Formats: sequence, structure tokens, C-alpha cells
Amino acid sequence: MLHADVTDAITEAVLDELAEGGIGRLSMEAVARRAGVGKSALYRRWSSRDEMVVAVLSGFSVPRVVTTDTGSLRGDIRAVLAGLEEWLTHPRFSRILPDLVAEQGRRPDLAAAVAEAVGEPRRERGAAVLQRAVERGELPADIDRELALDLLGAPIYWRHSVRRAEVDAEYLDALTELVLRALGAKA
Amino acid sequence: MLHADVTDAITEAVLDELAEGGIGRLSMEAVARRAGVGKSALYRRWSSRDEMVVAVLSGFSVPRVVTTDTGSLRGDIRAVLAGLEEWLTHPRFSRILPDLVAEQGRRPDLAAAVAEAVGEPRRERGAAVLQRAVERGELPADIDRELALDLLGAPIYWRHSVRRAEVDAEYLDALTELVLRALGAKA
DNA sequence: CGACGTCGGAACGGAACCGTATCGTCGCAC
DNA sequence: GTGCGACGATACGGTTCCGTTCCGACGTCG
Repeated sequence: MLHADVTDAITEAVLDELAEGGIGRLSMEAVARRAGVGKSALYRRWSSRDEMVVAVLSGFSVPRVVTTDTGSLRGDIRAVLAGLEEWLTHPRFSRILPDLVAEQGRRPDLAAAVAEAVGEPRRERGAAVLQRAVERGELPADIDRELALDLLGAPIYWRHSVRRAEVDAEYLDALTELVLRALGAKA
Repeated sequence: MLHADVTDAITEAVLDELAEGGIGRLSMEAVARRAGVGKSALYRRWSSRDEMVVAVLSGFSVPRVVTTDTGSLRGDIRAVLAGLEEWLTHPRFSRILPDLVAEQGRRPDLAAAVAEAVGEPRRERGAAVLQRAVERGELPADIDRELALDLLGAPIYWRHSVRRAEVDAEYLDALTELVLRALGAKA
């Protein structure tokens, strides 16, 4: 039986290495060194470097966004944005995620894993917020949910990870109002 | 005198290698091989791999967005979005850019170069569109330009490069209307 | 107790790459 | 036509990494 704690140590080491050097620079020897583990322990679990990386990254699931029902669309949106900000500000996630995005173009299997583990769950949470607002009568029923969800995630990722600009409370407040207006929310 | 055409061949080779394997996997030997050039030609120009990569990527300037004055904010925004879509869909750019974004977190000098060569010029173009709209009376003068610009670039990058979903004309049309509403544009 | 499987560690041959040095060649300027 | 400088090519010693194969130690289970 493979020791679970060894597997955990390896997983942690892989994520640390990914955060530091990116996927392209990750080496088996460095992972083993950091995990305090023999290379044999790595190859006993995965048959190649790529397989290990994809496996670890596929299991790199995202902390579920807490989309508490605040009772209003404004409150819900603000909460979703705050959760996104917290997620993207996390030291490890914020370093690994952009690399993961870049690698999607080169590894279709990784892209699929990411979509399943990261994209879909998050989108479902966001969709629930919209649905509640529709039921409350705050949003028209024929709203373009696809587009609305893009509008929630995109600006924060763009601003923090792409533009490397600050995302503070004022920004989230202003963005909330902008999104409300874009969606045609009723007062 | 260094031959300009050799420099060009090297630059092309670097960009091709970057598109194929990413920054982390780029090697001097591979670049020289692809460019049909001796390694000496590389080290004659740059003193290290990192210096070469940063130099090439800094010169990897973005094709200026054509922000023709269409006479209306709706037309201008639609044109900006179309330009963005074309840019991000470009086979080479779309592969290099996410990698560049990821690497920004690891190389502050690269981040600065990218901001100067890519971010700023693009934002100035976008700001001009907003300014024209304000002068036309289509937008309030106290509009949050920072936020408005994020709203233009973010969704397309998000959708195409992060989510890997399709960005078609209908999407751009719908996004245009959403942005207009978000900005509080007058009819 | 004894057998088994995983453990960390070390070593292997082979490959890729680094950065430098040194060829002989070619083209241009003087 | 002579000299200079960049050129492609090749080789170098050194490093890093791959993936595999051993080893002795340890723990667990029967």
C-alpha cells in the first residue's frame, strides 16, 4: 500500500515547484528533493513526468466559493466578487493558475481537467446566484447567463493576474454597480 | 555590424519556440537550430537566455488596435472588441500571451516591459474612445475610465484564453450592449 | 517470526543543454 | 587585395535531468 502521507508530501512539492518555476521548468528530481522522497516513490505512483503533473493539477481543485444567499442580487454579486478576489490573491493559486491557463493550449487533456475541476463548479455557483435573482424578480428571466457569468469572473482575473493592478474594496464596490447596471437589474 | 536579417531570423525562432513549448522549455540550442544559426550568433547579441527572452518579448509589440472613429460609442466599442478578438485569435499571439501573463509573476522586469509595450498603448487607445463619447455627450464626464477599460478587455481574454470558449459575432454584439448599459450610455 | 511492500537513497547510462572557445568562410570597406 | 568582423559549425567540460535499477531499513500483516 502506498503511504498517503508520502503522496501528500509529493503533491505539495509539485504545487510548490509549479508556483516557483512553472510547468516547463518542473523536474522530477526537484520534486523528490523538495518532498524529501526518493525518485522511486514518484515513479511508483506515476509513469512519467507529464502524467504526474496532470494528475496533481487535476486534483488541484478550487476552494468552493461561498455564495451565501444575502437576500439581494447586489449582496450576492458583491460576495461572489469578494470570493473571487480572495481566490486569486491566494499566493499559491495566483501563481499556478496563469501557468495552468497557458498550458491548456498545449495539453488538451489538461484543459479538459481544468474545465471540469475549476470552471464548471464555479459557473454553477454563479448560475445559482442569477437564478435566485430571477426568482426574486430582480433580473429578467431571459437574461444571457453565459454572458453574465463572464462578466463576473473576467474583470477580476484580468485586473489581478493579467494587468497586475490592485483589486481593493472600492474596486469591487464599483464593479458590483457596473455589473448590476449591465444586467439590467431592477432596483 | 550585426546582420539585421540574422537578428530577425533569431527573433522569429524565439517566438516560434515560445509558442510551441513556452518560456520554461525554451533552449538556446533549439532556437539556434530553428533559426539556422550558430549559437555564437545568439551570445553575440545577448549575454544570457533570460536576457534574450526578455528582449524578444519586449519587442513583441502588439499590433496597434485600429480604433477608427465610427461616430458613435456603440460603433467604437464594437470595433474595439472586434480588434481584441482578432488579436487574441491570432495563432501566435494567442499561444504566447498566456505564457507571458504567467511569467510576469516570476519576472518583474518582464512584467514592466509587457505593461509598457502592450498594456499602456492599448489602454490609451481605449481611453480615446471613451473620451470621444464623453465629448459627444454619450457618456457622463465622471465615468470611471479605469473600470470601463477593464470591462472592454477582460471578457474577451477571459472567454477565449482562459475558458477556451468560442467568441463569435453574436457574442461581441451582446457584449457591446452589455458594456453600453454598464457604462450608463445615453441613447 | 517471517514475508512482503514501501520507504529513502544512491548510482547508472544516456540525453539535453549551458556558456565558451575555436575553427574556416564569406562579404564588405577601405 | 588586404583586413576585419560576423557568420555557421563543431567541440569542449560541466551541469542537470531522465527513467531505471539496485540496496538496506522499516512497518505492517498474517
